[in-house]
Amino acid sequence: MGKKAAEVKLTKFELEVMEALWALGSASVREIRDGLPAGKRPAYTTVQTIVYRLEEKGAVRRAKKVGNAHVFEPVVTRKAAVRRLLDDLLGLFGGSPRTLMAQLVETGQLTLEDLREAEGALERIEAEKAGAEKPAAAKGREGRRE
Amino acid sequence: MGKKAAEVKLTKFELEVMEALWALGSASVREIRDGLPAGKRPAYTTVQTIVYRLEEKGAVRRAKKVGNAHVFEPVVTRKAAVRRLLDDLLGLFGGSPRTLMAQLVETGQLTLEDLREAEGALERIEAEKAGAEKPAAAKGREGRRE
DNA sequence: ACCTTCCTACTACAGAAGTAGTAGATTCAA
DNA sequence: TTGAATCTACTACTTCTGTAGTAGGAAGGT
Repeated sequence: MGKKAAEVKLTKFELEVMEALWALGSASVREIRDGLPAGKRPAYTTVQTIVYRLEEKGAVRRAKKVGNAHVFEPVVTRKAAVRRLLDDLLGLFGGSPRTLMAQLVETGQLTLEDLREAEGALERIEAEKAGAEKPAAAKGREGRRE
Repeated sequence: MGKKAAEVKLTKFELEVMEALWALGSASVREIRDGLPAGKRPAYTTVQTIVYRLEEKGAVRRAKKVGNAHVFEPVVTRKAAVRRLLDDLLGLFGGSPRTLMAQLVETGQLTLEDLREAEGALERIEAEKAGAEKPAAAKGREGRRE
């Protein structure tokens, strides 16, 4: 049975299958398989097995049936999955998002431009948020989600 | 046999054992076990097994012997391990460090302060690097250059 | 030398993950 | 109505992880 979407833990290959499904919106096992990057396309039944496991985990569901084939659709969003991955990683080496960034910075994987860009994005987001709440407010400290 | 340090892939628990070892510098199986966070201390032999596997992977090596016990020391640095983890994560969902950050920003896991701090750190690092190359250069503690 | 304690080297085993084969049900074109 | 093509629902096998037990060797106190 499916757990709360947030608790779904995807493995490497399950992630790949999900990528294909996210890209397609909804698809049959065969379509998913064809959607996998050429080169890593396991046997049809292998993909099928993964899809079934994903179903058990509650990451996908059977949406409808076309011909004699089931059409699956994602239940978990890509964003939620990536977030989960990130959280796991952070928990793995007792890190916070900050220490993670620090790491990226230290190893030269982030440039000054990247940071400034992100900064700009964040400022935009906050401005938007604030604007949506109180068009002419000064410093509202409220967290509105979704 | 051990592969090049960079190729060593650590599992969750192996990471924990490494954390303990990194913290201790070098240690025997027992010391490593005692170094694990209270609460998650498996049986002595379990830790031993993990250490052996780490040895096979080339992540640790036997440094010397004290009494009848082997003293292990890390071969892979924490930094390299974290980096490896990060790279795997990124490869997993076809992301770049930037998209990763974007993700963190989007989900509100990074504040403006975090970003500015990282920016400062990066500037410092670059200044230092430049300074090392050209010892005579004056290193002002400010800089807003490209 | 003897016994207790601690280690090492193995071996074992269950559950997850990756990979795929098989049997039988369905479809669909002819 | 049939036969080929395609699916589904199982089952199976391997490798990796986490977890631990056991037998026998080495240290050290007395």
